[in-house]
Amino acid sequence: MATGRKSTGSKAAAPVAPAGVVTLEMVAEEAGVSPSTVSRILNGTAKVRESKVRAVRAAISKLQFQPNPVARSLARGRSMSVGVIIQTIDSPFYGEALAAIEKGLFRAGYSVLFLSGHWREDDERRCVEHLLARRVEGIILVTSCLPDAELVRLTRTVPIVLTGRSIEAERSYSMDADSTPGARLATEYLIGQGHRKIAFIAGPANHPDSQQRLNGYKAALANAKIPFAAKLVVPGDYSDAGGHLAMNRLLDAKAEFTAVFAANDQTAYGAMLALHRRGLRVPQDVSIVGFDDLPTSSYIIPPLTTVHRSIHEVGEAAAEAMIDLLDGRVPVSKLSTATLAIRESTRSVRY
Amino acid sequence: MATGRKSTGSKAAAPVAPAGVVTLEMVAEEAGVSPSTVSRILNGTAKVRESKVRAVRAAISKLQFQPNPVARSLARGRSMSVGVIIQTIDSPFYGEALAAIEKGLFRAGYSVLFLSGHWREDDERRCVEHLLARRVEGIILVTSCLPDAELVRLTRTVPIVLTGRSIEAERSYSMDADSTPGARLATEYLIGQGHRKIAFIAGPANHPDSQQRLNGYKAALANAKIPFAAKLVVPGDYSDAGGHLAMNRLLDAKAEFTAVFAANDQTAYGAMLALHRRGLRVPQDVSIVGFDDLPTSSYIIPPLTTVHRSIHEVGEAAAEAMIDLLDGRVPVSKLSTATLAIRESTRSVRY
DNA sequence: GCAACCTTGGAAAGCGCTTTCAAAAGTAGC
DNA sequence: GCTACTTTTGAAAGCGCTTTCCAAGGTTGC
Repeated sequence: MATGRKSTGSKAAAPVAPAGVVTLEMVAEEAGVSPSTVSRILNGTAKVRESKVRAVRAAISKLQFQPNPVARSLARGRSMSVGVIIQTIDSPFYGEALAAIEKGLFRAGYSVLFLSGHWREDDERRCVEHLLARRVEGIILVTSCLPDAELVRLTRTVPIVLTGRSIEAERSYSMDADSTPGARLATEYLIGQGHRKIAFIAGPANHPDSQQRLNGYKAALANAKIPFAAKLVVPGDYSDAGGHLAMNRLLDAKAEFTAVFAANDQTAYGAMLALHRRGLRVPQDVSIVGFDDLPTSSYIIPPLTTVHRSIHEVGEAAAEAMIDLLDGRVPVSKLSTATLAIRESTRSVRY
Repeated sequence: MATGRKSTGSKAAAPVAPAGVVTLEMVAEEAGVSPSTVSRILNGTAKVRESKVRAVRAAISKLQFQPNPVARSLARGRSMSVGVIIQTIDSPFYGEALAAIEKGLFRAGYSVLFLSGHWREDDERRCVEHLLARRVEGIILVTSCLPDAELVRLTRTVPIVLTGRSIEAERSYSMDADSTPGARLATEYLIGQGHRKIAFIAGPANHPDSQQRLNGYKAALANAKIPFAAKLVVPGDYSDAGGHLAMNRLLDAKAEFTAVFAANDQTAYGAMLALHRRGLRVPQDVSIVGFDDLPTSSYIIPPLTTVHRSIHEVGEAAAEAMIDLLDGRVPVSKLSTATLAIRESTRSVRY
């Protein structure tokens, strides 16, 4: 620990590096072997006589040697880092995915570079550039905004894993956990509770995932022979504020409905507040179900019935898939199915 | 774009690198200068004849050259990356800080390595090790769990910036945005509304920040000459679940109170739900104020009155401080003061 | 005891950049 | 036109590892 070591070496003192950084070469000298041998022991790339192995190990722990990953990267031509592009790093939803991705890749020895695209194509493109410049070995794109063609082109440079969409390309893996079934599940639950006039607050129109939620909603209606009413569908933007606005719009238009399916939980929160402000109670006057099952959704009042899909699992799977891709394996798909977390924001209107 | 370029070089074809990676040497050859010159132009480390500059620039854009940061790091002995340790990457609160930190450092050309310590000393220690092994140039610790002495020791290796606590050390910067004033503000607001029996749901006991919130609460009481009642203080853990539990405990103990100050917003959410379950209304029966002002806090029912402190600013400041430290400057402190976001979870009990 | 072979380990050449050192080229001054 | 500088540029030596290539050391067999 102390800066001034004495009586360390046997012959010439090693050239003292700036901040006491220990190099492989110093280890080699200390152990009385060549650098190559140390390297071989470190990487297990060849057999080394037991006695030398011991000497080197001793030297390593004596000197507290830690191989410099930068040098290693350069020599191996591998950066041991992967990039992750997310839209908003501060979303409660994606945060969880991030945590899982970080954990998975960390364990495999990769460093993770996070960048946020802010739902803007240009920003995202810039992020990709930066990551490539940083020589990441792969990129995980959590709900990318980039056009398909561009993503496909990207796979020619690095393997990519995509969540929330799907492309056809060699070194890529799409984990398009289709939201349609989940949305359908939610809507069917509402129908099962006797609701016929069910409003839908959608997500951003350009977002494929958001489209799927709409489709699920439609499918459930169709299946129950309930005519689709365009006026019961209002646009939102996946935010609390958007949900609030949308609900107000619905109410102002005097739309008739006994239940609402919100494209995500935050939208539901906003909608619930708008309802509350107009003196309408959930679930007595209107039932509402969300999508995503944010951690707080079980703690709001009333606790929200919502479609649950383990985003943590998605993150884990993304990390695994990336590791597979990097190791030249073909990732095996394993999708988790959506379930409905039934809580207290809906009521049956059966008679 | 196409893989097969033809008629590129003048003399011998450059050794085609694996994946069409362009090196500085290739640029040099293309431009008819030496590698040193290209490097100098890239870094502006010396004057170069205008004509050569143009030739090199042309070559660079023709070849789409991007310097390899790994090689650069090795040569310069600087990794151009900084580590950020956060406790839970998926907390809505820290997410925002992360976003700001990422942005600030990104602009300065640094890459950011995020790691989560999960509020566990050991995990955090391991994160530090990993970051050091990765040769980060500095570490930002967002609410660290590590003992002071260890942090001080760490500064001997890399500069660090700390949020939520404070140490005395040379190459460090503590942004201990003391929570005491904010907590006091919240409590005083409640007192100003006529409340005398104010409960406090605390955060994790070992956490300095949590301690500060308690102190602020006590200070406000003392200032108003309201005796401190130990039974009105229950422990929580900064989570929804903890708040829920704590409120139940309070209620079960038949504690008398007309208002609650929760150590953070999530705690408040949980507490509100517990209240709701017992048929107590907010704010009619009990007033509640939180701390942190999470984005959803303005959308829950009723919208939560809470202490607002721009965590985004904290993140920005942390990034700036780190850059200052890395450039050998002494960071200038700039604290943002806490304000109270007054919403609808409290009512006056003045007569 | 020596040829033929397998195992170990060292020397040295990179990886792609930066940076020092010194030579080449340009500029001034007389 | 030649000397004395100053600027511009290239050659080469790293940065700390990995890895190829080859020699030394050991084994085995006859």
